Amino acid sequence: MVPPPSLKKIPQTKFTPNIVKKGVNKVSNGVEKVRKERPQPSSSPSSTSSSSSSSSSSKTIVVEKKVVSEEIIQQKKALPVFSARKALVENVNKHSTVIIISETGTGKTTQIPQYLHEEGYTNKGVIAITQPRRVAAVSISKRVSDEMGVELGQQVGYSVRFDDKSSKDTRLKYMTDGMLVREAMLDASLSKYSVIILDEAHERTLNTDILFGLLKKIQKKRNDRIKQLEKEEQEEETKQDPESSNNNETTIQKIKPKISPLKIIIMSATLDAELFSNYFDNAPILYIEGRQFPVQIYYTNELQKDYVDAALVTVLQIHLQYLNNETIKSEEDENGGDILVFLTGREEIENLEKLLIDRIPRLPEGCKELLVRPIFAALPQEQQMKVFEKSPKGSRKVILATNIAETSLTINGIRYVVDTGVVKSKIYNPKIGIDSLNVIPISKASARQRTGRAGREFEGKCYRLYTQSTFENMDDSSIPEIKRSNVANVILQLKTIGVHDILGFDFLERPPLPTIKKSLEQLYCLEALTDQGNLSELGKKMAMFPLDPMYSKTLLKSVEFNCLEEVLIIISMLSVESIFFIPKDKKQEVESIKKIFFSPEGDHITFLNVFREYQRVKGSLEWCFNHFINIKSMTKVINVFEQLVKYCISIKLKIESCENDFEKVRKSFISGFFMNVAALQPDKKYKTMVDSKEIHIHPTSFLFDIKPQYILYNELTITTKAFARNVLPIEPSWLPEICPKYYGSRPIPQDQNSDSSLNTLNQFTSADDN
DNA sequence: GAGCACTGC
Repeated sequence: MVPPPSLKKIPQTKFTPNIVKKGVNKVSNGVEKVRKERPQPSSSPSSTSSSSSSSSSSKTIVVEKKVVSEEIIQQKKALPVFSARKALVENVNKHSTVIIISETGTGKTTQIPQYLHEEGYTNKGVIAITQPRRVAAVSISKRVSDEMGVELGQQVGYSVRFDDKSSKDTRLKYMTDGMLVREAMLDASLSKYSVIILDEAHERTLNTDILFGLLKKIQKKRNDRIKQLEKEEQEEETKQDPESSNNNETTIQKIKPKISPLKIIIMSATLDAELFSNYFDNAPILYIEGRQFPVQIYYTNELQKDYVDAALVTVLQIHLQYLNNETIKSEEDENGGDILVFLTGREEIENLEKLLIDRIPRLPEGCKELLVRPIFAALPQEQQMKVFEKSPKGSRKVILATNIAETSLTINGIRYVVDTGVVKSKIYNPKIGIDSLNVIPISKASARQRTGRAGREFEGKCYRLYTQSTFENMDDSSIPEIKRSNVANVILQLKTIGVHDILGFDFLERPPLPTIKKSLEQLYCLEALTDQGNLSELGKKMAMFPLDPMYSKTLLKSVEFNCLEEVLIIISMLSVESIFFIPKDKKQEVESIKKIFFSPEGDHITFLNVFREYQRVKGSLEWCFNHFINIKSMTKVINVFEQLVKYCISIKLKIESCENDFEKVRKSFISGFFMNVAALQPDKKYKTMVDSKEIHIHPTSFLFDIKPQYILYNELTITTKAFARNVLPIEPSWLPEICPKYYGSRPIPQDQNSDSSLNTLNQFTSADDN
């Protein structure tokens, strides 16, 4: 028997199990008392239906074609949210906005829309429920349509990109938050909706944050309009002959507005309740208790310098406990005892995987078999599926995951969570206009979310590989996306919706001022905005496309170069990451495969070659497999391509091919990416032509060894150095030719960062400030 | 000679 590897003791510092809220008094029916109460101007939907008591509700469930099984009816009643129904409905009737705080597993997302439907809210419009992720929108709507016994796509539907299962009859519409933003671009008042529920609001996705501002504005506008119409009615009434009351009624009926108030419901996990409530004029906060099993939390005594090593030790320690602890043994034998480890990225995951596999042969006898299962987004689907396979008896899975396992997917059978306390996060730096990807500490909210992954089915344990004081010093919640992203696209969307004064827009939390300015500048340079800061004709068209502004500009300008077809393909290819999945041990093979597609005219043309070949073999799975092509990525490319083609046709763009005259393609990209150009220096480094910053071609680029004199790149990411990704060679003379406004007739700037257009820009942004 | 976390339209 081999003794266990030298395990560092992880001190068994017990922490209050489970997620505990402070300062709230739970009410026995499962809802916690409404903390704040303040009647709001808007009224309940229709006085007749809203006053109906909740007990009459069960009748309406079976109205539709299919019969709802007794089982489903019982399941619905057993959900924690069920006992909260009355209080929920009353609050929604009384207030224009309600904040609902709930842990996982209360059934809020499936049930609350049904309650509101049964209470008559769908008589006046559609109830939208937004989700940050597509899969959630689709799967929840399926469940709800089953519960209501209706065909999916009829009364209950969903709407996500590339897939819309909703119809004129749809009353409950589950959709991604991004889809609702898109709808707002077509109908700025979202007039078909009577209730909009922002679910998972605590995640603070870019789109949810845009919706916060939009919905608040729309709600106010609708209420003002209603008040105004009521006032007009009253005036009308007093003018009328008081005796002819019949007549009077019909007149009012006629001018009665079709407009109805908008109810907003924010659903979130605990932490940001106050922020939301304050933003919505002290909207009431309701708490629904969840059903989470307790999770014991352990901290380390001291800081762990090497958290991958600490994770290794902890996993083995957990694994060996099984041998000497009868309680643990019987618990695990009954329910399972899989381990979930949170790491930051592929590299760490593969390192730890190797370390674990090396140790497995040396584990003592009597140990369960240890199955190592990596998962991260870029891993091909087939391999991802392995984490969901149930561990065979006498074995245990160790899942090594990125943040993908924090919210995006749920794995059953997890008893132990090992949390390294770090995450990779993309942050935009407006000063240099570049994203950087950094490993940073997670927030308390994130730590709790990770912990919760161990208590979904039974009691669990969470090993935090950091000290308790480290935890206490973490931020309460992660920095929302809107505060760490380039907002050029957000601005384009808002302007399309009619929000012209971006700085004056009532954001829940505003993006940093330098970011707003930089993004406005960028849009101005792209000619999406006029000198006055309004959307130009080009800008209006750009906003229509589900692309970042530089890409939509490229796409629209490629029409003039008669190569829209190629540009559409290339942009579709660039819209997904990792076309190639390169297994760790097959680098050499992959390099030779890549050469088949290589074009000296740049990565873009190389991707075009991949796409053409994929088309030629009709997407053959075998071909993909043999060429290390990620099938899921290519499927998405085709979807994006088809969607873009549809948009192009709708605005009557001429889709032409340039055959093999790729110079046209390269010139098209200049019209969108003229600011992303660099020149080779004698020392073999590149300097950006706009501000003389040192950059390097990323080694994954096909041009890494070739080093053309002048390059254009799609993105720059800072990791160890500033790396340009997706590179194509250009001629410097093309710059003034294609962008006379930006480069003018003066020589290409090489060494100074002055730029005449920036003066205009400063005036322009300060003009917008007012 | 480096290494992209995760979503969404």
